[in-house]
Amino acid sequence: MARKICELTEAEWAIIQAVWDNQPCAAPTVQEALQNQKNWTYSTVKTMMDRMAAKGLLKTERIRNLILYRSAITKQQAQNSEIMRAVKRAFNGALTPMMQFLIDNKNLSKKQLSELEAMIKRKEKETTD
Amino acid sequence: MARKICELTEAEWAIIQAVWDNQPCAAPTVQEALQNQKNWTYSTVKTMMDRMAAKGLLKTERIRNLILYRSAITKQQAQNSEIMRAVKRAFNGALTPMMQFLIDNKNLSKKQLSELEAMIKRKEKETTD
DNA sequence: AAGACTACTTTACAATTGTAGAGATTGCAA
DNA sequence: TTGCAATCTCTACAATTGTAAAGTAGTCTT
Repeated sequence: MARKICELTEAEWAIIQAVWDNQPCAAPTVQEALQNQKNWTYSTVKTMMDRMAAKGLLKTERIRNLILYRSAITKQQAQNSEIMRAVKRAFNGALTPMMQFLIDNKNLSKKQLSELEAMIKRKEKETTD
Repeated sequence: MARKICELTEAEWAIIQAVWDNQPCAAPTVQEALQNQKNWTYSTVKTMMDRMAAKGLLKTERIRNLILYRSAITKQQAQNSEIMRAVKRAFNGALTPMMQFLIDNKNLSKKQLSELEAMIKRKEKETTD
């Protein structure tokens, strides 16, 4: 898993999610896809997409006068970066304390807790170290 | 627990941590405390602290010609906001999928996993719902 | 009382982010 | 072939963020 790091802004998250859902896609498609969440004009969306392409977050391919965009990063990569950023800033980079915080403070229901327990057990089996 | 939301930037995190560790404290103290991590001049630190005070992240008290700062938010609040922001952006606001991601992808060691398991068990006991 | 320290205030500037208008281009329909 | 519709390009502008220099003021020392 290539660990390309990317810090997406709020707006970039919205855009890239629409791209993941529609790729390859043109800017107007993305704008329409976001119409209910965000009230962005075509110009706004297009400007952001081009900036994201310049940053290497999106890839472009030109077909005649149409530009198709695809994400240059996977959702997993983006999710991972987002988590790592939080853990780095707020928990000094340590995962376990963050998870402890989640368990202790987020009022998880009994059901959620037992689901987590199951996930951990499953993971424990396949972990060698 | 009052859920004041706050989005701290990278730089703000550094500052507020130093404030938590030293409060009430003056700007020069914070600058010195950060000297090894960040190479910020007094001006830089002071500017940021004043902006943070303007935003309500820090509180100030003037004693003669000295200004003392304290954090206006607890570490818990800040940590919570940071997590919520990540979960909102990257996991559509759902905690469990985020925790699943952590368990599945972050290569936790057997030791870490069993610690988590223990935490969950403890929590399960005190959870009624 | 003058100089040295210390801390504060004011001002600035470049990069990034959010937001978008206005004009140019291209391809299709009549 | 002419105009409309779709899409793109260029330009802009305000707010926020990171960074700091320069100047001011109060205090302590001698």
